[in-house]
Amino acid sequence: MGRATLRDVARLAAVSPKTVSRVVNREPGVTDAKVAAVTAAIEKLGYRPNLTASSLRRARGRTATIGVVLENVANPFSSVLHRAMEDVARDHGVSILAGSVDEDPARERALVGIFAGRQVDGLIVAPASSNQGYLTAEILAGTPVVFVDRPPAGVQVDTVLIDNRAGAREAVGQVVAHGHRAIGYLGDLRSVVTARDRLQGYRDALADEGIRPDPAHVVEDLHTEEAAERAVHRLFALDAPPTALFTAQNLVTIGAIRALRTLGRQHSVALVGFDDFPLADLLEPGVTVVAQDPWAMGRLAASLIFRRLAGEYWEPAIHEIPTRLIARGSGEIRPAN
Amino acid sequence: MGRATLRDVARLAAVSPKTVSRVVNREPGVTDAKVAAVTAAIEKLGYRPNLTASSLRRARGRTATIGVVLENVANPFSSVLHRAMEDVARDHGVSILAGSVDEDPARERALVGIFAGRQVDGLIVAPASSNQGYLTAEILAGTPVVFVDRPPAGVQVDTVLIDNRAGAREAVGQVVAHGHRAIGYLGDLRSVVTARDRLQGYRDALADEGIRPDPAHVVEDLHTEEAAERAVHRLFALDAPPTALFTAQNLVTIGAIRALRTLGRQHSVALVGFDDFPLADLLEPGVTVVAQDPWAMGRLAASLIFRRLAGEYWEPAIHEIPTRLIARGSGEIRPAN
DNA sequence: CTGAAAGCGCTTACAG
DNA sequence: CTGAAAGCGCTTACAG
Repeated sequence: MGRATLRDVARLAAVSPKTVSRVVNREPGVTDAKVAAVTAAIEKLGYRPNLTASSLRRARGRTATIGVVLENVANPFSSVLHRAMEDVARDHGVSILAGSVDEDPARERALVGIFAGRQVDGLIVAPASSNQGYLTAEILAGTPVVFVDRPPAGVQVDTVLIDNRAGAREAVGQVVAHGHRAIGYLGDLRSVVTARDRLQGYRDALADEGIRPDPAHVVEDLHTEEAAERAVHRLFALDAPPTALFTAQNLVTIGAIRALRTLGRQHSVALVGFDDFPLADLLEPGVTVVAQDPWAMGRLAASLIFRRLAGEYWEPAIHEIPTRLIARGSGEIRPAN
Repeated sequence: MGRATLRDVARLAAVSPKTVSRVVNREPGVTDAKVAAVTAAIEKLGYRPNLTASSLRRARGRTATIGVVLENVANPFSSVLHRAMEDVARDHGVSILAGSVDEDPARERALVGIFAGRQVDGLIVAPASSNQGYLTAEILAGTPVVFVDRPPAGVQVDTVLIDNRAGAREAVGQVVAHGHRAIGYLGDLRSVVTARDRLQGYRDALADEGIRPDPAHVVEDLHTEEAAERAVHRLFALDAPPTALFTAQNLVTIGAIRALRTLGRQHSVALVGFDDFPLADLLEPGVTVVAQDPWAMGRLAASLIFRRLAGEYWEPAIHEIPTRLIARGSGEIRPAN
């Protein structure tokens, strides 16, 4: 039992601890004979350097770890962000501590506190709370912080976003261009900034054509597949139902598709979703979406952290990643009349 | 700049470092007046305890971190495992360091080394390599290690698996029960243990009915959607093509579905897949699968770690999580004749 | 109830 | 080329 320490290695190799340290860190200027003795002792004892101890004393106390606070590591969008960040971090010999907030502001704050306490070298946050002033101390202490997916409030830091409003406008523009005038909006919680922006983009696209949306066709605060499904059923029970739907979030899109199937309307009602999802092309009809690029977002967010750590300086800014309309059929259905 | 330390807080509050430590750790026996002074100083300085320093000295040096080595944090199966582990870890106040191996044995070993060097309290590994003898030192040092998804070799540790052979037998049994005799097998790399087990289950199911599979119908070493797609095209170019397919892995299933669509045979060829995937029920026909339960696997793996950390002892064992056949249509298509 | 001393495993800053 | 001393930020084990 009991892991071998650097001292144990030094004793066995009959050298000083400092010499072992030099060998472990591949510093030059140690005789081949001592290197060999130390290497043999390391091998024999199964010695593994204690990285938490070395980071404690090492210059600037870097831990070679960054903290990543995501909506939910199990959802496809978050997990791709995570993986993209891992790839960049790995190139820098850095590991990732990740956690899920589930849209809970208290959890976001708790995770940041935990990661900061673990002395992470940088922090990437997909925020759920409405204010991140609690990060001020970390930022002043010099820890690079980057926001992804949603903008920060109360602090000025680099932020990687898509243009939600423009993306939504393009999505809705697609069904408008195919002859629709009565277009339903189905969106996430209005507490979520991106949801508000997407609703705004929906209104923009309609305003472009001088269309005034029927208030009954605008449904907010849908956060689950089931809620979206029920909302679609209610829309099509109206006297004047929409002929097209804009579903402003992943799960909402899937819930809406289920409902259209149940109603037998999947080939007659047009649908454009925000966010791509696996197998969207294999459904019938294929689902037209405005896609985000989480790979690009994750890679960019992580590289901003490493550029700051390397000493680069620039004014914190918003970095926008473009969205892309992918037409697969559902958005190109024309209205019946 | 420069983060405040416990010493700084002690100085400002005019108490000893030990008293600050007591307050931070909520140890009893400090006057209310001193607690108040310390709390105020902590607030004023924005002090955050350095967890890496405290874990260094603390009894048994626990870091409240576990390391999780997964196939790929971005794939749905791995990311659900990850999330399930996070939920359990969170109940214990423990964070997760996660990394992806991408089926690369060297990367698996590197990640384990990195996490061990960071003094994780436990290690959960979904292995890619063929031998994990390199873990012996960690295990002897008392670090709990649990394998998931695939069994270890060269070490004896708790392992959370599904019964791949029985699951495959049930999957193939489903198409046999619907009248098929010529059933194709499409599977992952034969270097992967679970792939070999699933092939064995396929053979079992056929043997149950006295069927000898046509060797031309058995295709191994498919690791991507594209490879699976091509393989299906080749199968249906044979003089005697199969009437049903067993696709022994997620991506293989999806590749096969694409190919059947291209061939216009998705409603005439039966298909059962191993592993469930999102939207399998929304495809036409719905895809019949044998589903694993990654939530249960992840939760169990993590709880085994925490039971060991709590001091429980038992002989390392294999813990099997049952699979479940989900009939959705594709597996219940009957042969033409 | 409180604090001074020693030490966790390592690296820094020196001296030889 | 090598090592003895001090210290990273905290907690342990004592003493008062």
